[in-house]
Amino acid sequence: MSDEAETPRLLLLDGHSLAYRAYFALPVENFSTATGQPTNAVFGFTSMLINMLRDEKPTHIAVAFDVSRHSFRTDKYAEYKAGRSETPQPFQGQVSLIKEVLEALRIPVLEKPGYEADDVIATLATRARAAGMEVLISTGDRDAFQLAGEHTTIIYPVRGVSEVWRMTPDAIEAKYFVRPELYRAKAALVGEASDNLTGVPGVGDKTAAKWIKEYGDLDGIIANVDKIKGKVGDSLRAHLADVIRNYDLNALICDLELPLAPQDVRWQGWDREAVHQVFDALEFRILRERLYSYLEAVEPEAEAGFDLAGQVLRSGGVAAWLREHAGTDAVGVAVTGSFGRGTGRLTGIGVATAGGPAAWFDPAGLDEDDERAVAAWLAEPSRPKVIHDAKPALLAFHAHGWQLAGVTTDTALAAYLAKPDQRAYDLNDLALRYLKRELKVEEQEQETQLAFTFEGDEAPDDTAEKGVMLRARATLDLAEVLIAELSRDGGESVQLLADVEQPLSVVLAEMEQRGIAADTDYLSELESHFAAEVKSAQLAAHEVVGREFNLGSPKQLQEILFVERNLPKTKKIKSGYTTDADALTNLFEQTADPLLAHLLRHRDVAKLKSTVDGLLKSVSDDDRIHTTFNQTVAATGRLSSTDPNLQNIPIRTEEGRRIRRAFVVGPGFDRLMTADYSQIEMRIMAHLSGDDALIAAFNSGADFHAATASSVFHVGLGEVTPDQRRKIKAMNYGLAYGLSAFGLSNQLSISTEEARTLMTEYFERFGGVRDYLQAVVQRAGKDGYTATILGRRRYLPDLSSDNRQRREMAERMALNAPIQGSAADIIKIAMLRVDEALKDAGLTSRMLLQVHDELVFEVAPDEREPLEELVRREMGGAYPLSVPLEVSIGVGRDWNGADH
DNA sequence: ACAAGCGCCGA
DNA sequence: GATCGGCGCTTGTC
Repeated sequence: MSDEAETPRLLLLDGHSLAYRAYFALPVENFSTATGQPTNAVFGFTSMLINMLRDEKPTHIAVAFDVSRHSFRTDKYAEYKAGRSETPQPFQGQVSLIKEVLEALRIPVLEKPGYEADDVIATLATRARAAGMEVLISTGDRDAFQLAGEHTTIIYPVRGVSEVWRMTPDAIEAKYFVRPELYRAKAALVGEASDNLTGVPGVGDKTAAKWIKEYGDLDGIIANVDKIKGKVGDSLRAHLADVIRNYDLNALICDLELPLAPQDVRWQGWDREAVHQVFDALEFRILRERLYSYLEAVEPEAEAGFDLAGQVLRSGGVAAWLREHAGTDAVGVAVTGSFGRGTGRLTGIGVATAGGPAAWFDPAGLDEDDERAVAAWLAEPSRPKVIHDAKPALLAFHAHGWQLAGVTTDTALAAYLAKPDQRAYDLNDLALRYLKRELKVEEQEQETQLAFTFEGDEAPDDTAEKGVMLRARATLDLAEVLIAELSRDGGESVQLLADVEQPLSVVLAEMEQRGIAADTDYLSELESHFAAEVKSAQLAAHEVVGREFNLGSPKQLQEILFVERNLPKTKKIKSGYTTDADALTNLFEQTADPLLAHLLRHRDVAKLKSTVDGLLKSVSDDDRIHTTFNQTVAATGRLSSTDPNLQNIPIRTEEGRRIRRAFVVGPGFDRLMTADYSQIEMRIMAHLSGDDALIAAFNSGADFHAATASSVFHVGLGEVTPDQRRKIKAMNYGLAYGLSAFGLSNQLSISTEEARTLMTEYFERFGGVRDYLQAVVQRAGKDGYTATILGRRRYLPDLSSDNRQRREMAERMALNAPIQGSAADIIKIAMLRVDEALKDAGLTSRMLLQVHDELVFEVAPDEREPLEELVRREMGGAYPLSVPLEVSIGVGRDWNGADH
């Protein structure tokens, strides 16, 4: 690294002071997470911190915090800093978030009970100066100006979170007319309103400075107090006691005992992983980018590069390379191209071995021999391959006519199981995190981290090929580290990877390739129908209001509803008051304003229209819709579906169901079949809790919600009223979500009181459930994670957060994750079993979609009965629970008709 | 062009 | 102040 002899620079920050500045500089309503946690102070503080790191380039850094409002100064003078308004509610809790940010950045935090942050800073600054360090102090507290000196500068925030003044002794003198050594005397005379220290009335900076100049210092002024003439002289004499008190209180303590010396706080760099997590949780996207771009520039964390002997292969060279290098040791594979909609196109393939040799080739320009060799190698299960995110590659290989087998590790899936909360598993990030290497191909050879040697006729002049080889190699190394990481739980995670996730990706690729047939003519008809409905609702709404406006704009809607029409205010949101369907329905019940009915109708049909539009746009040339199943997005283990999302096709309303009719059986097939698990989550709850009454409710074979309702209300099964069933159904569903009395009352439109009673009665009957739920949270708090029946983990560090909102959120996740996750485990096993059984049975019928607890099949002619039998068997037997796994099946010409 | 906020569809 | 997702639309910023 550069310039070892550089003078060490220590940056000291007053955490509380800067956070408080930030809090008032940024509107709290613009900064909060999805959970409602305010983050304006955290954001502002972090932003200021990044700026200072960038502008001041400290080698050492620490942040001091006040422990409480209480200090030796309040002991001396009870009114010190009194009269400050109560700390605003949204500010509370943000300090602990700031400390999390600092921890992730590996910046030490210092506190000293009985003293203020400024005292800690003064002490460290003094010692740092003695050790010959440059010192930078950032605080919004002007008392610190007394510390400024030739090698000590105060970074003082003046406006917002981006403008600061660098207060050198000269700058202080220019502004306050005294040198830093005499700043205390000046402050004592003038007073400090923010500390509730009154000074001499009528005396400002100029008068104070004049006196100080004349008499030397405060002692000189006191000695000559009688000589000072005029009104201000009288005023000084009358308030001399205050001045002396101020002078006493505004002295900073420079000799505290502290656990760390300035030399101990050398900044060792940041914890990339932790920064990622903290910023993710805080939903700081821009700030993360800023931080990354700065930090990566100054401190490349990457250690060494890859020892790689790369070679760009021409047609005719691939077969030989594979013969020589791709044997029984795993080979890393990376591909480039475009992927999606159930297919893909390859533009390049990189392969790399652990020993160093790597190669790149263009799959398009291979001669016959090479083509055959690649096909044979890819398809051979005994030739191990390691690949990052195999599914898109699989689709592209298939499109090229190649099969892929022998994938021993898919590093994207492995990383997902290791840390399922990440949402994205970029190979670059993973390489940095797990391998401490950067996947960058430098232009200048001597600077490069890669030791590329080229054996081919010509060295590649483009970096693209190198990059692909590098990815292949990184994947190989990453696999080793990730498998080691996953193995630490005794093998459960590795098994989940090898037996479930990896085989499933192959099944999913097949499903994506198949797609589901769409009736495009019908979709177009639907589109015009909904378009007409949207139009008429819009016209009606404009009519009522008396002018045109945009119904799709919540902003305009608020103006019309709550200002123009003066309707009752609804629930508050960031931008005012909500106009969501719940609120509009409520308003309509209260006011019967016809506009509301038109708005609701418009919302309904506009949503349906946009769904149809989206589907139409995603129909491929084969008249089928090929979704993409994402296997690494949902933290609980579920799949998700995109482009288009086929897991949220309307079903609840008759009008919505019409869209389902557009999904039809394709040519050569006879019917669509749906098979879904009934109440799988409640069954898992019964199994995991072992609650006898709940298990009995399932085993009774009766309608589950009615059976539980009959228990709770102590009435016969036949006497359960629809309302009782409805309430218990909501309760049953709510349980798995980390239900609260408030949430339940909201859901059922009953009072919180009534909801609480309902919960009590429920748990009287199903005590095992309550015990289980409590135990889950407790266990998760102890272990730091929850686990599903297959050992799929979800880490919940927030369970021990001292921030209530975050802690409670984590508790609900802890309740839900084992249940939702175990359901995901079970249907994944079922999919593998069904797929296998279909092949074994030689059936032509095939699996098309998964919708969390439902599978959709295309039934070949004459296979309805055997398929139904097979699906019932394989789904029902996917995993042994203490209650039966019930499967219900429907068959029809389209997805709506296949309902049951 | 991109991101954020709102709202809403499914399990 | 219910869990997990994806996405369209509007609006504001780059």
